[in-house]
Amino acid sequence: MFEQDLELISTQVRSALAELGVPGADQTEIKWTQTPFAGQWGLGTNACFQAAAAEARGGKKVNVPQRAQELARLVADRVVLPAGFTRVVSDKAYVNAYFDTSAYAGRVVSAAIDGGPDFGRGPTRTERVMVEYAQPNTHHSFHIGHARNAILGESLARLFEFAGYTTLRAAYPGDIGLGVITVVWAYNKFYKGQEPAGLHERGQWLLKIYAEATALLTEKEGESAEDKARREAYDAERREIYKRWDAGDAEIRALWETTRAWSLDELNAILADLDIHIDFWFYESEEDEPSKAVVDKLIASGIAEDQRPEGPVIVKIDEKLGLTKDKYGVAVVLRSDGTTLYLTKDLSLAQKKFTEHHVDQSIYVVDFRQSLHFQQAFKILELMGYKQAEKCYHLSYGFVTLPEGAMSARRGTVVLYKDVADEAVRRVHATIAEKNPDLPQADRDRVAREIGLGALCYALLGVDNVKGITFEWDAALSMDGKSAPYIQNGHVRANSILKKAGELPTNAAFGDDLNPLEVALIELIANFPRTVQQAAEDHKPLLMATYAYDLAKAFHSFYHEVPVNQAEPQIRAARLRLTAAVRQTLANALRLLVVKAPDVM
RNA sequence: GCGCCUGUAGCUCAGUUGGAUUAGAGCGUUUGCUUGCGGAGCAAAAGGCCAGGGGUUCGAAUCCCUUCAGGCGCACCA
Repeated sequence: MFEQDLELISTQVRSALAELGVPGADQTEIKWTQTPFAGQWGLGTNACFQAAAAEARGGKKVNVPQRAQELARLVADRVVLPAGFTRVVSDKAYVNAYFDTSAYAGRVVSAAIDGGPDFGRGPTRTERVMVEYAQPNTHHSFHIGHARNAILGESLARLFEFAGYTTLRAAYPGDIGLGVITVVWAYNKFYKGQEPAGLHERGQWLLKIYAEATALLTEKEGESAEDKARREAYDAERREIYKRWDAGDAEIRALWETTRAWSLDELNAILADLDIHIDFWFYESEEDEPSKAVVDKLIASGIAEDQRPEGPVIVKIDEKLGLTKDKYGVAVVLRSDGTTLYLTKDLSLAQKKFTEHHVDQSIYVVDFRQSLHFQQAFKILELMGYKQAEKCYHLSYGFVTLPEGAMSARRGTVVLYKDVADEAVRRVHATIAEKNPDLPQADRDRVAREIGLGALCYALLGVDNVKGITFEWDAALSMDGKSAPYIQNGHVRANSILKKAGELPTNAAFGDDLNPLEVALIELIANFPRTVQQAAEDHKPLLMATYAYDLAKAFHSFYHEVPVNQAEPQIRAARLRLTAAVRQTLANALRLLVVKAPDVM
């Protein structure tokens, strides 16, 4: 908001320091940070620390902190302020420039109100960003770990979109592979023709079949000869099914298609439930054929070495990059029998993203165990000459575990997303019945969903993505303290005040004697656009989650301490506008967290 | 063995990219606050050798080295 004026002051600080004989002062970069609140607020710089340190390094005998303080005083005396600033003073070794409080407050609040749903939106950029998330395997069911992936990806996509980038959302289900075939085999053998009623029931049934099948195919301790023979026979059948699938056998393909559709239907329903709308669906099964062409290309260009039939097709990444140390290792891009691998398909999919979808920046939301895989993939793309490779980013995250250990589809110990979502809604219904029995029945279902799912999403985004989450029901569905309902409640309260007030004044002057809590709110609102940019650039929805909480917390304090509707007319008008600005900013922040902002709860 | 990630209050986690007397929240514990705009709330108290040790710097939870503890990867799984 003050970039140009600040540059003016920066120039003055530089020349003042130079005049005072600080070596290299005219080159110094002056960084401004917000001053801690002291009745008034503004921006400050610690440049004098650097200046004093530079003097010390230059051989001058000085006590750095003392000298810095002295310099700050001298610099502050020499700065002539542009309009909009009221005073410049030194505080310890800082040089602080303070704003015209009321003018600044009015400006910030109006920006939020006038901007509406677009308040905080960044300038339009030409860069196209694709975020790939939602890559669950089909023939399983969507569990709480998949939910973390989907929410993280969706929040990041919304952040990029709002930050000003053209944003494309991509899903990439794993619809083929041994795990999938295992289910097709077991379904065909034991359950053929059966089909549970209900979308989620069908999806979840496949998970049960998978767990059963895996048990049948896994060697047990002290297994009898008879058991062993049966197990091996089953395994042979499974391999046979895979071969038939590969050969395009119509019967097997039909079975696969049917069961696959059950999974994808459930996935679609869940994504819709979370208000996630994917632009491009890629499937592993569809990358199989095209990916073979990538291998040919790699061999032809000398990047890959073909060791067939004795060995696979490999890329010696370190060697090709000219590295002496072992860093990326050797990647296998095609099996010796000519079949493709996960990496093969990811290479061709990346190529498709670059060439067909003109993606400049490609983000992969995948758990942290795949780090090496993506490093290898990105380096091979670089070797292939794709300059977009350097803008490929693996957003790695820790997975969701249970207090008793890792979730396992094989053992059937998974917490399903659907169960958690249902429980969340159930708990909110109970809370509404207790705390707000007057809420019209017609609103209850909607509100319960918005609060319940919000709580869940916030719990998944409120922890840094590099860290794992131990799933616990009460923590994940918390409605107190640092949680979505707390933030939503702030929104509801702001809304309630505004509703009671009637029409919103079109403008209002803020006095100079603002309450500290008002100042805190204005400061936070002013920071929102910057936070959007940073959260996108750092790939960290957590920053937005923290921001939304901080704003809600400040508003709750304000609400208790500072009367709005009961205040004198002029002050009332200003506070109403401040409240409206808070409501808008909370709504915008929540939207970026894939959480709804209800008007009542 | 090599590489990556993590270690902050009893528990779960933040910490604005090296800065502002005293490192912050939530939960839990203790104590207040509803004739007041919605108490899913507010105010306050207690609780810390920022895993240990070295270093760089005017200044370190943050950067470097090292030790310890946990997790995860490392050529034909996805």
